[in-house]
Amino acid sequence: MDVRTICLGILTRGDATGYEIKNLFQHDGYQHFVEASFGSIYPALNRLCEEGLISVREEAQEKRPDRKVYSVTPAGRSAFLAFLLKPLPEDRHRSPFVFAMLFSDLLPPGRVSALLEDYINQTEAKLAQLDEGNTKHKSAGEEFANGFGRAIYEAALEFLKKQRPRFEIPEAVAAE
Amino acid sequence: MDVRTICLGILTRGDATGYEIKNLFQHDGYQHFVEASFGSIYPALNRLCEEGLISVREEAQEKRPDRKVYSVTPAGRSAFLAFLLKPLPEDRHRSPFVFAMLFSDLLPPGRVSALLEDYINQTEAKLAQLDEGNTKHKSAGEEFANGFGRAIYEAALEFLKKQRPRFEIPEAVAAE
DNA sequence: CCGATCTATATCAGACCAATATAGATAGGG
DNA sequence: CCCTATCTATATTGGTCTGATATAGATCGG
Repeated sequence: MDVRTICLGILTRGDATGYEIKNLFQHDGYQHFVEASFGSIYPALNRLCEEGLISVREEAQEKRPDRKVYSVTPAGRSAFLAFLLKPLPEDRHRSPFVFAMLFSDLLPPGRVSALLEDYINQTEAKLAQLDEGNTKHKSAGEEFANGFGRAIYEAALEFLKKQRPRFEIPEAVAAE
Repeated sequence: MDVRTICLGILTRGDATGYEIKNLFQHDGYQHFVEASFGSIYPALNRLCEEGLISVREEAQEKRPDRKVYSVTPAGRSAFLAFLLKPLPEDRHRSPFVFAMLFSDLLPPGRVSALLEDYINQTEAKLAQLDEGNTKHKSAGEEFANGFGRAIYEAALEFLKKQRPRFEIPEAVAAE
């Protein structure tokens, strides 16, 4: 699932600029499961244009760079559909946190419990973020993505909190 | 968390060849949370050598390429320790599956439920894989990584199965 | 006996990210 | 009121990473 496909899919839901696409990754169903940087979005949009899968219209703005608003073409729509019908690439989860925890025996106890608390806070923040856009109407897909995220983060949180005693600073050490 | 750091950490647990490092990603605590390809492992090991963080010894083998067994140096050990004490990069989870589900309204119902069932099977396979190495002795870190994976996959599985009715093929369509 | 899988290294094109550059607008705190 | 931070908006670049490919004999199952 390359950045070109991601952009194509997002534009299927409505016209947008590269900048707006990037911001979408913090909202709606996209959060936590899809991401891309400017350094790949802009080239992706250029190439999709060349391939005729999307089109641009430039909206001139005073004292600002022109907005380049992209729209899917019929060809783009069917290309995206074709992607959705092919076997999907597998998920990828990379966690520097879990990797670090594998080496908890090498670390001072204070560091380990700090890592754990930080990660708990991050997870709580992500859960809160999912609840933010909770009032507005959601499509079936958005509701699925939201619910899936919530299910995972809640389970993670429960597990992490249960681990606290295991990685607590021993009183003897804390007293030093 | 680049591949160099990952390799360095793994070698902290014992000497290994590039090939063995790659295989480790399917085992123990590394599975599902860390990954790297040969195309980045071999250059990473070369550079770690240049930097003096690891060392090599070549074991000649008949009728096979020499094994290049890598070991951490004291400098490497403290460099890895320093990494663990710095703020960690954030987790990243990318899911083509969730992305595809966001567009479930564009797909024929049969395709959506097939996606869901495939993903359920994949998740069950991952859970089974976690239980595989369950007999052998595990370090505190490995136990944490294993438990964390299990907590997440079990919650995901529960959620996914609950979603089945929502994305079932309508009987009218199935009968066609 | 043949194909598949395993051991083991290595390279390369293409994809991608993080950082940086540009540049004026707007908003908030002191 | 000014200064800093953040926002809108595009773009490039260096360095990193993946996926595919190449090589080559060993071993194992059917």
